[in-house]
Amino acid sequence: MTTGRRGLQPRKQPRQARAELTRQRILTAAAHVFAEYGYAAGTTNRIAERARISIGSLYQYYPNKDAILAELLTRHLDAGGDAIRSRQNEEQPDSFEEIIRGFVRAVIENHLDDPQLLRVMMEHGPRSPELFEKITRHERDRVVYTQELLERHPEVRVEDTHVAARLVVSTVELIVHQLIAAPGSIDTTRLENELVAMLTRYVTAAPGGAGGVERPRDEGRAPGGPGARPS
Amino acid sequence: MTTGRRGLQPRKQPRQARAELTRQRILTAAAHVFAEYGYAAGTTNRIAERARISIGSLYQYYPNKDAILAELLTRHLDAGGDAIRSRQNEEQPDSFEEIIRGFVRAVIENHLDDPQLLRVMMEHGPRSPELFEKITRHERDRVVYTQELLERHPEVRVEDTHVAARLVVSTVELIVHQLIAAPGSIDTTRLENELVAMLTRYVTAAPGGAGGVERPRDEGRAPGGPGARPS
DNA sequence: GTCTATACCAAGATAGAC
DNA sequence: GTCTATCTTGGTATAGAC
Repeated sequence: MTTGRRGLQPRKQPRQARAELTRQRILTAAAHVFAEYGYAAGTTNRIAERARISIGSLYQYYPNKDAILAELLTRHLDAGGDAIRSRQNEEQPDSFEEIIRGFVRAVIENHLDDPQLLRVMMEHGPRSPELFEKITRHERDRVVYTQELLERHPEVRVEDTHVAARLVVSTVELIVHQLIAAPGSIDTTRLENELVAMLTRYVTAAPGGAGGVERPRDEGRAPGGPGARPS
Repeated sequence: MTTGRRGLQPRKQPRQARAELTRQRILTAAAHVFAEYGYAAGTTNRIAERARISIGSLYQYYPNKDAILAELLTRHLDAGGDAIRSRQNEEQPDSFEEIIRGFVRAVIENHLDDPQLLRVMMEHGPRSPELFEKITRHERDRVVYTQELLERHPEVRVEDTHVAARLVVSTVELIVHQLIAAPGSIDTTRLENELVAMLTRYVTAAPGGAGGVERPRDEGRAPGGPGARPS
């Protein structure tokens, strides 16, 4: 029998699994397209083309372009959070340097997949308030976490742990973004080492030591001072 | 005589001065609009509206939207270059920390005018190859300059001055961008001090010292190691 | 030299056949 | 559930009056 099935048989239609696969295809395609063309020129048509589905099908899975970017970014943030949390649980390194290293490494690994894409996501996309909220919240969490870390650890010598935490978090995130995506890319191992060195020295050196912060504040620096220009 | 002038009199038409003023109005308006709406939503209509001229007039001064952004960015870069060069000439501070401080301060001052705008310019705009070239060149110059600085100064202890220079330049630029534009803005003096402390300690601490870089490289870290996720 | 009105185009999103 | 064809929108840029 060539057509062995009877019409009444349910035929086991892949309702969810297949759909989920298509969503994933779209996401992957979008990642490449955004990475290559940027947000504005990363059109839905291109995404659909790359995913090898029609534009109509695409809109059956996502209501609009921003939703695609949003999910992409959500996954990235979640991955980042998971990475840090898992590190935190698995190992409890003793030296502060090792903690910083774990942090830096997690961020680097989370960016290795597609650095260009990440730049687009952080830079071009987040105009929707919902997205912005998500990013802000995520960053705040990391600052809080880092600040606690700084306060808990005896080696740490900083005046204001909050400011230091913000500096550390921003530095890691931004530098990794920038230097991994850069054309003349730096070796990631080297980048990791340098970043770790910089942050560790910053945070553990006693104030007043080499390059300490304890200098007289406000020596009359006014906005628009030397070197400033109208523009 | 109410109409005292004869038709033949040249009437001293403000040919250049007035035009230059209008260009400046457009630029100022564009700065605000880009800062508020971002590049894509910063439409020429809005810019014209804000400059209180018609859209038609706007296009008599600039051929297209990108040209406006380009000039905005050019002015910023030039201002930054000038600031650093003037510092370099005016004062020759002895301690390395003071040099770094001058550098950091120049960047901060150059961003105080309109931090939001700067983010847009660096992030959204540079799709045109000409612009991109300009930015790249500018950054490369700064890296070269910084690298020479590192090599000249005896206090400096880094293995690879090129990598260190890139790290320093990127850090200053990115962190200042980010933290000055941030909502819960940090006091600029504090930011300056912390940044200076971080960079100075990084660059002057002996390798192998506190948080030194001289650890065994490559301990088998592979891409996709622990903490990585598909995404 | 400034304006209004509009052409033109690209991209997002939808309708409706299959 | 997927497609093609098309509508809609909004933004850049221009034409032509004044």
